[in-house]
Amino acid sequence: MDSEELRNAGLKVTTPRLKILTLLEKSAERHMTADTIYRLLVEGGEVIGLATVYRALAQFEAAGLITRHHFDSGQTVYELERGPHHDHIVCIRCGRVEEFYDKVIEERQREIAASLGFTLSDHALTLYGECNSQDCPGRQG
Amino acid sequence: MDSEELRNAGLKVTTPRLKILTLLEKSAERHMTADTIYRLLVEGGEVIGLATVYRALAQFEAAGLITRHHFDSGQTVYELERGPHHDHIVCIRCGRVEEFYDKVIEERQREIAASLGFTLSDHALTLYGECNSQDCPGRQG
DNA sequence: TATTCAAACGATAATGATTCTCAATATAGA
DNA sequence: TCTATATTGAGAATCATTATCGTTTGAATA
Repeated sequence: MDSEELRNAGLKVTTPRLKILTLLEKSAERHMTADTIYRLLVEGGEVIGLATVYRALAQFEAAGLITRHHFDSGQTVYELERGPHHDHIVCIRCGRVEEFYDKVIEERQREIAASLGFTLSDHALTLYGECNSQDCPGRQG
Repeated sequence: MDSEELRNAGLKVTTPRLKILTLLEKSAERHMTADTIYRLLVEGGEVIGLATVYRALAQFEAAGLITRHHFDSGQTVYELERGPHHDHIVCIRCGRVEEFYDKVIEERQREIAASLGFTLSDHALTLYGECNSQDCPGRQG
């Protein structure tokens, strides 16, 4: 249950936090901006403040429940942490986001950091390209 | 000369654009925010507007003269395009930025994109870690 | 279950980054 | 040099995010 997740994260269980967490879990779109989350909740009839959404997201991130990404569009999107680490590939036409994990790249990164005198603690890898989804506006045919 | 670069990029040669381009070339720090660029110019006695800096940077980026990065700090930094492609590693304590290029990772990326049905057009890879620079505040010893 | 108090809330003001507006100015070509 | 147009600087406007503040709520305890 979501209450458990919050308690385990050391956060007080409150109605707004549960609403946000539930939305993140149920939503088909896994990468959302704070404003999108806020709007979806309000449109769904919930009473919640935008500031609360930002506050909760910051706390969720600090607790490791969600991850924050800065794709090239410049906007900040949040993603629920589920399953193991992965990176992203974003379609530059339709914005679709796919996830992937590559052992080779992960290992190389650690080696590179070490060779430069860094202790690797995190990384952000995003590929950009054109997808061939049926719905992608830039698709030929 | 800088005028050449602008002309080749299809941009009119103007004083403000030359000032910005020159600063980017001469500055020791290769990754700067728009505001930093603006402030450095003003401190150097130049008369220039912040809006002009933003405009010029956007045009330079469109022309391929510079690249824009979004590191995890959330701020947008600009970097003069010189030499071949490279990725970045950022110290999470002191903010120092190093550059690197890795053939293995570059190749893997293309393979991954293809396997997911994408035609790769770009990517952003940034590693985060703790550096062992003499000046890094988090350094032990 | 009622009490209590710090933590969290919602509304909104404030901030910081970026973009827009517009009158004045500078550029490139005739 | 002259002209038409693009660019500029200053400041207003916008957008995302954070801070403020009086009110409400969660959870520990009586």
